[in-house]
Amino acid sequence: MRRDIFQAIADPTRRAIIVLIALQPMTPNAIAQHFDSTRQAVSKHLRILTECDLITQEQKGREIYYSLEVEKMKEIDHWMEQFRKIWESRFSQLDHLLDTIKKQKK
Amino acid sequence: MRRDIFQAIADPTRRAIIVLIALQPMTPNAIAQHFDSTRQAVSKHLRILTECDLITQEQKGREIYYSLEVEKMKEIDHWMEQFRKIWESRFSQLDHLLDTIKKQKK
DNA sequence: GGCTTGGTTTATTATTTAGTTATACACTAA
DNA sequence: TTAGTGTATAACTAAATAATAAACCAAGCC
Repeated sequence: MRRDIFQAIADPTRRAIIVLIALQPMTPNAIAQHFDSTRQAVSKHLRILTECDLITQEQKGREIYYSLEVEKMKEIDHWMEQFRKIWESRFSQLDHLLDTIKKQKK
Repeated sequence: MRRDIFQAIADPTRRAIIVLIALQPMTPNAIAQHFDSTRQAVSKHLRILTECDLITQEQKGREIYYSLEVEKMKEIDHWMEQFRKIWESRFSQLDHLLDTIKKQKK
């Protein structure tokens, strides 16, 4: 069973859950009410997100509050870094080109 | 058949292909030789990547060179933006806290 | 034309995935 | 203790995936 962060965010429902609990922790019930999803389905998604350490849970009485482990999202950001470098360098190349054109006009 | 960019990068082989052709365009055969993968398997992955506009192809003789549409990767980056905001704001809150502590020491 | 090579497509298979229903567990209040 | 509420788990189903083998298409070369 593959269980990595990229797999986790592949599902649109899970992405929505992530966004939902990014700012304030929520209970499974509250999350389920936000979609047309059953509590069980949400519960399963939360399990998957937990398994790759993307979310943490805190029990308060009989309710469980899930919250996003926002630091973990940096792993995706880190993978993106290499592409960011590419488009930034291309941009600066374009920048340089425009500069050259400007100078030729003078 | 769901076909979005998050689904596309969920597969580790596809992520490897993306990285591989990010800097220089490559033929399916060349890509397949980089992994222990058959040409057919690679061809399928390239199809999926093409379908969500992540890569483009250019025919040269009987060879097809695939290259990454790096601009498209910005869509992921854009989704990440909201989380980046969160961790940056948390960092500045921490910053502020450290500042306060420093002032108290004076 | 016929052969080889680079690439894609089709059919098939095994595995994973997402969801549902039903069952079980845990905490709280009466 | 019993009832009720919030969650999790188990069993099952339908659909999606990823991979393979075999067939197919097109470009270049003899």
